[in-house]
Amino acid sequence: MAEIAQGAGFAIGTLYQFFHGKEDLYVSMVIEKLQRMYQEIRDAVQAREDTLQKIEALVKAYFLFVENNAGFCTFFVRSDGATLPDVSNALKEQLINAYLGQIQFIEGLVSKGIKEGIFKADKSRDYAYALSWIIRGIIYDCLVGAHQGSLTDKTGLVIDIFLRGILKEGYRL
Amino acid sequence: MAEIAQGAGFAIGTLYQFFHGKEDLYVSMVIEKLQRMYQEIRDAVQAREDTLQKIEALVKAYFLFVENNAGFCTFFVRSDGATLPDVSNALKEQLINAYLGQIQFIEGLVSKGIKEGIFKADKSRDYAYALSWIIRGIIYDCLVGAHQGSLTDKTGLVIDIFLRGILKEGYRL
Amino acid sequence: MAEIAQGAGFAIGTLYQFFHGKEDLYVSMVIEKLQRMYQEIRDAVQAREDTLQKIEALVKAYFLFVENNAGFCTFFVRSDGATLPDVSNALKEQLINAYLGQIQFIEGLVSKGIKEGIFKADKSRDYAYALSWIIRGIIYDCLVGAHQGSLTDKTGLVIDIFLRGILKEGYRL
Amino acid sequence: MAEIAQGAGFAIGTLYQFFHGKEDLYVSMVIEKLQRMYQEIRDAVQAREDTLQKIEALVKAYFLFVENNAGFCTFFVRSDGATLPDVSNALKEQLINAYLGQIQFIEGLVSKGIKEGIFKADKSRDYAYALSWIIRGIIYDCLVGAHQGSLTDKTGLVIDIFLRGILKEGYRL
DNA sequence: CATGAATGAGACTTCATTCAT
DNA sequence: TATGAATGAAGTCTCATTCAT
Repeated sequence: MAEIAQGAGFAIGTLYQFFHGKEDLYVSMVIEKLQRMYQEIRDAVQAREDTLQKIEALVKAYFLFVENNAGFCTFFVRSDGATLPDVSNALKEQLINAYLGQIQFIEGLVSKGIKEGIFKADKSRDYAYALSWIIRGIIYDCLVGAHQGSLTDKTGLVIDIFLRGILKEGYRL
Repeated sequence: MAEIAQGAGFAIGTLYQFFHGKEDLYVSMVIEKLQRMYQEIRDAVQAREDTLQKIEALVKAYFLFVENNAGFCTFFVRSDGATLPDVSNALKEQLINAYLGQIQFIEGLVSKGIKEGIFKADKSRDYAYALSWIIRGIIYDCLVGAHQGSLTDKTGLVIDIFLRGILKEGYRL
Repeated sequence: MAEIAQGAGFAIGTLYQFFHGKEDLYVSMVIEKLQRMYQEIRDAVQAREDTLQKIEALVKAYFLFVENNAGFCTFFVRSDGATLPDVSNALKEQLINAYLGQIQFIEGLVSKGIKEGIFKADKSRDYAYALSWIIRGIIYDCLVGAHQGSLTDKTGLVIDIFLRGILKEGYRL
Repeated sequence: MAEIAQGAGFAIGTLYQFFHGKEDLYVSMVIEKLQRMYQEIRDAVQAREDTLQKIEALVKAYFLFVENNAGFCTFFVRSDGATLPDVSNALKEQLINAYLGQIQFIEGLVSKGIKEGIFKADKSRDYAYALSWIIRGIIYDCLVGAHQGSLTDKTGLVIDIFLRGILKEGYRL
């Protein structure tokens, strides 16, 4: 807390006028940042009309946010809200709910694609998860240094895998 | 440390004869567990001949390990080796190297599939990553409670997405 | 201080215009209250003519004040002016001086009784103290819950013990 | 706590191996000291046979303990177990129970005197309280400096007032 | 080698007080 | 004069680590 106060240019006591304690400070910052992230992503998606372009915008917006907030994301990715010994269940629940809201948003895109005859007809929710997994996986690996190259350059790869898998054209299981 | 010592039936001082400190203890345990995990997975894969069956065995072995080691995995997934304020770069490097070894192992499977004409001909390493992302994503979501259902039941889903994507048969981008 | 200011309807800063600090505030309040108590007691005593009735009035006035100011008295009895880590010697001295003034006042009553041939002829000051001890003792025990019943009901007991002790009539030491 | 640790020649951490916290330390010390005081007083009383001598021994033992433990008593008398903002109710209850035990012990002496025809026949409990009040009153006043002279010199005064009151021999109310 | 009492730096938090507005 | 946001010293407690036995 002392370090944070100094970094923010406040006295310790002042910090406690804004936040009730360490956990409150942490929770507030994470929630605020996540909401901004989810909002930016939704805005980027809604700026597009075409379903495939929406999906591309989604991936790009994710990557953009991470690149613009590398510090926060690195920290968050490495702690997953669990750095505090006992992050309040309130935060855990809020994080999961915000995440599920995002999944639902992605599912909307997938459903749209299904209606348009672009995507396979079932499992829209599982597909939404799948896209999230791939996006978060590549983000994670880049942030921890297990994967080289810029995130935004990987947009095509993510979309390609998500849409077409790795099976060779025409090959049947 | 006191708690760990008691749990292990040692005196605190004795713990410090085996490990140089808390970090050393943590690193040793994580490394040991991870190596066991990777080994179990490789063993499961090597017990199969067919490429697609090898991949299925890989996914299943991952899920099995997680289900059999839920405590460790939940902890690890939530801390990503970063719970200690300053996890030694040594650990980070070891974790990443072990992970990269696993990626390489998966890449071997993909390359085999490519040679056999099953998979698309390029980007074997990226495809290896992709499988890792999907597997880890679903594990993560199940462990934190953002995804319902048993992991092993999801094997088919993971493989389907990895192999064929979500694009409708015959649809062209 | 913040709580006090709010309770008083002032801003914190305003409190510091009236009092130099927490101790000054505390001292002022205690002194003011004690002076009122002593004044009420003297008034009650002076309203009587007869010596024994004056003493009865003294005891009753003490008890009445305590019952009417239970909050303050409970607090004061439990802290004895020592709650502040370093109550200024000024306060201690003022408290003791006010107390000694009260003892002197009671001594006046005792002396009056001696002159009237009611009380034993010497030790008027010690007897004054004794009455104070008995009164304060019962007040203390009632306030902390070690003695049951209403204070005013104990007036007779206090006076009886003070005047006649517990020795059986006619018994000689 | 730092000051206490230093005074005791321990490190702060060591203090926390003996006591769970500040309150535990405080409670333990007070209880321990009080029990010793009560024990010393009972021992002194039981060493006598004669009722009046028992009472004299009681008063003297009180005074002796206070003189031998002036530091503790001064502190305790000024805080009455209330120095800690929220002394656990457990302590308050223990203190009151120990005190009531002492009152009961004194009541035993008074009852003995009543049976022997020395004391007035009723109110044994109230008389026990009265003796306690007088003893504690004089102790208090001496400790805070409102009464001069050595405590042990006051034994006769206390007993005289307790037994015979201040009413002149032969005078009737 | 094993032990575990002792250590003390450092973390979080409170709250009486100040001072620019 | 009144305000109240800002201050930071001081307090309590934790826990990884050491070292004499």
